[in-house]
Amino acid sequence: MTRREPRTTEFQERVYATLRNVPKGRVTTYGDLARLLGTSPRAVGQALRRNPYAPRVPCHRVVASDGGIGGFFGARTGKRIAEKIALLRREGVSIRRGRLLDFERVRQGEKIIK
DNA sequence: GAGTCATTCGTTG
DNA sequence: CAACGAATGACTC
Repeated sequence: MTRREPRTTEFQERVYATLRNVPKGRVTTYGDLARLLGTSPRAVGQALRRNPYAPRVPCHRVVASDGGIGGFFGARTGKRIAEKIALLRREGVSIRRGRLLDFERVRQGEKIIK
């Protein structure tokens, strides 16, 4: 209840814009986004974590640089990751044990921007 | 394979 | 204004 305004910062806007450039069935990593945005992967995660555009920003399309599902809300507290995996799987991404099998195959890289 | 350090953004006190 | 936390990444042992 302390939050009333999403306060979308320019930085976040950039992250969402980049993520928005990631087509369905494809994923990207925090590191790549960070590099594209010229910041650190942590900052990207922070921006995604806030995600004022919940379903509009496919945070589930963002995974760790090692091909892991990475974090995701409640990744360490709950097991909501299952939904993320289910979604990615539905897009054509194979996931096994919380890890992307075709990670390199669906990975976008650093040419998405814009 | 596991553990630790480094970097940046956001939020709250 | 200052301090802590966090969806990571990379290096080293």
